[in-house]
Order: sequence, then C-alpha cells, then structure tokens
Amino acid sequence: MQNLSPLVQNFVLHFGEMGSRWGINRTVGQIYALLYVSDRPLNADEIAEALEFSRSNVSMGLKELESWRLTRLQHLPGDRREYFSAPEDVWAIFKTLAEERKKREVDPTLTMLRGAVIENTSTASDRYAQERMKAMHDLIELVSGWFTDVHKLDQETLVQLMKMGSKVQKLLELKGKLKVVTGGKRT
Amino acid sequence: MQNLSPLVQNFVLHFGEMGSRWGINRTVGQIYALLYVSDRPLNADEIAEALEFSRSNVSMGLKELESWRLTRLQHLPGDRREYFSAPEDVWAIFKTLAEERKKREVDPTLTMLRGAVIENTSTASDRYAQERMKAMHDLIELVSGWFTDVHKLDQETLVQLMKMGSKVQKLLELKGKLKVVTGGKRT
DNA sequence: CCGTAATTTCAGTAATTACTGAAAATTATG
DNA sequence: CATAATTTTCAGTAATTACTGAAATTACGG
Repeated sequence: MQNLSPLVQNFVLHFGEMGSRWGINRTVGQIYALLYVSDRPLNADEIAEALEFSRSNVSMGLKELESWRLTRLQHLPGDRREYFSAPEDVWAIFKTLAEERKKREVDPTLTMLRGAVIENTSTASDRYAQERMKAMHDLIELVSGWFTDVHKLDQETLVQLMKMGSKVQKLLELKGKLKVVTGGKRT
Repeated sequence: MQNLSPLVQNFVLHFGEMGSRWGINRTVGQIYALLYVSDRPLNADEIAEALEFSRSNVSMGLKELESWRLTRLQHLPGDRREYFSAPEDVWAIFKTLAEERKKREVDPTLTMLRGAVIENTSTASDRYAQERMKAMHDLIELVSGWFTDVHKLDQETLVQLMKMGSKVQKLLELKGKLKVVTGGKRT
C-alpha cells in the first residue's frame, strides 16, 4: 500500500472502514475505492499488489462488486488479463447502489410484512403487532415507491429538485392554489 | 422464543437477518423488532427470556439501541426495573434513523473528502483522484443537504410530495413558466 | 486442441465480532 | 446508610466472517 500516494491511501482506508459498517466488507470497500480514484482500469494483480492482499481475495472482492454492478470490465489490446474500473458518473453509481439495496433489503422486507399483515390472528397482541407492521409497511412502500419513481427523472431535474430542498413546499402550496382557481381535481 | 407467536417470531427473525446486513448486529435487530411490535413496554429480563439470550447481551443491545435513539425508557409504578419501548410514530423513527446514519457515516466521509480535495498535489494521478473525490463530495453534500432540509417539512407535506413521485417534474416545469411570465429571477 | 496464462474455487486458518457468566457497580427502598 | 434488587462491565469463549495458498478450472493464442 506504500506504492499508493498518501491521498489515495487515506481515501481507500476510509472506504474500507465505511464498507465494514455496511454489509460490504473492508476488502471490498477498499477495492472499490481504489478503482474509483484510479485514472485507468486496473487488473487483479495490480489491485492485489496495491492493497497488499492475496490474489484470491481480490478475485472474490471483484466478484462481489460485480454483483452490485459497481464495476466495469474491459480488455486492453494485446493483454489478456481483465481490467476493472468504476463507472465515472457519480449519479449513475448512486442510483445503482440504491437499486441494489432496494432489491436486496427493502423488497424482501416488504414481502415479509405484506405476508404478515394478511395472516389470520387470534390474539389481541398479534393484532397490535399487525397494526405496527402495517404502519411500517406503508411507510417503506411509500418511500421506496417514491425512490423508484424519481429515478426516472433526468439528472438535471433531480439536481434542481434537491437544490430546492424544503422550498418545494412553496411549490406545493402554489399548486394547491392553482387547483382552486382552475377547478382542477387530480393529485 | 417459543413464547412468541409465530407472527412475531417471523418478524423478529427477519429483522435479525436484516440487522446483520447493516452495521447493527443480529441481537440488536431482534430486540428492536420485539419492542417495535410489543403492545406494552418490556423490561430487560422479559426481552432476554423472549429472545433466549443472556441478560448481559440484552443490556448491551439496549445500550446500542439507545445510542441510536430508537428506544424510550420508562418506569412502571411499583416496579423498579426499567421498561423499554419503541416510539410509535414510524415517520419519527425513520427520521431518527436517517439522522443517525448521516451523523455516523455521511458526515465523517464528507469531512474526509473535503480535506482530501484541498490537499496540495504533485502528480497527475493524484489530481485525477481529487477530481473524483470532488465529484463524490458534491453529490453526497447535495443529497444529504436535501435530506436535512426536507426533514423540516411536516409529515403531511412530505407524504404529499412522495405520493407525487416523478410528477414533481410537472410542477417544476410550471414553475419555470411562471418565472418567464412574471419575470421572476430567484431559484 | 495443446500449452500456458489468468482466474476461480475451496478447504484450512486467521482475525474479528458476538455472546456469556461472574463479578462489580449502581440504584432504590425500608 | 445498609441491604437487596437491578443493571453494567468485562474477561474468557464461542461463533462468524475474512483471508490465504494450493489446486482446479477456464480462456486464449498459437
């Protein structure tokens, strides 16, 4: 790792730490970080050497990243090794990450909750539990549905929206007034 | 755990699994799940018995949940043990969780990136790395700033906004037109 | 298709994280 | 303020997860 500049080293180490806070392990976080800041695609040996872990560990880490759709694989002319890089567009990365987490964590939870809520219950405490699960289900569904929906917006619109922040409220109020004036009915 | 109804058991187990995918461990996830669906506050012994792990493990788990501000502590008249419950308002829970994750994961990352970006660089590859970090920084800052901002909205407005989904775009376009008509200049 | 380079798999081991029971600390109550 | 009930701490151990090196598999160039 001493062949990496202190700047990159620091970045890589931070991502290793962060990675282990999420499901992603340290190794995987570091590999991703390295690819992210690298100005050219790297092959597995280069990664192994730079981060000082075994070739096989790199192989597993890359497979993991691939399953998250966070790497791009390419070949260099006259070299039969595989070269890896991280997509450049940060928004695309962000969206990919969100989609994958949704698929792996949110959707199964929604399925479980939906099943639990329609179960027949015999006791009062089970009925209460179901109410709670329903509340959780509805919230998650609302948020994740919204997420899926705004994914469709183009980046520019999304940025505009985010920059507005809570000023969106004004817009919403305005919309309400317009409806009154024009007699419109749709949400 | 056989004293729990199958309904609750299933919910608790699911949260245990999910917990271990995030930083939160299985135990903590299960304790939280149990409290979440319980129709009355529980003391540590009850939790330990229901989930079949040691009293000390429960103690540590509760401390962890406390640090996430996900539990409420109360006392029952004539009982000197501490009773724990999960706040009822799912939106409040969601916000708390988001705030804590931001504080623990996002903010430190932003700090690191900000520091890295202003560092003096000597090589071209370090300069490229900085560009990448800048892009990441700006994205995270935008999203997390937006998040903080919409937190201020009342729940009703938030729900309204989410239900609109990508239809906000229409509103944004409308806003653009209005600006043209009225000659307004502000973002 | 053969030989070799590259990659993946996997059993064994190392490292980390989770969990327990006993003891210490804290807190409430008569 | 002494006692007992309750909670917390923590050292030791169990369980899990991460990592390695060797062997197997796959892919490529001739």
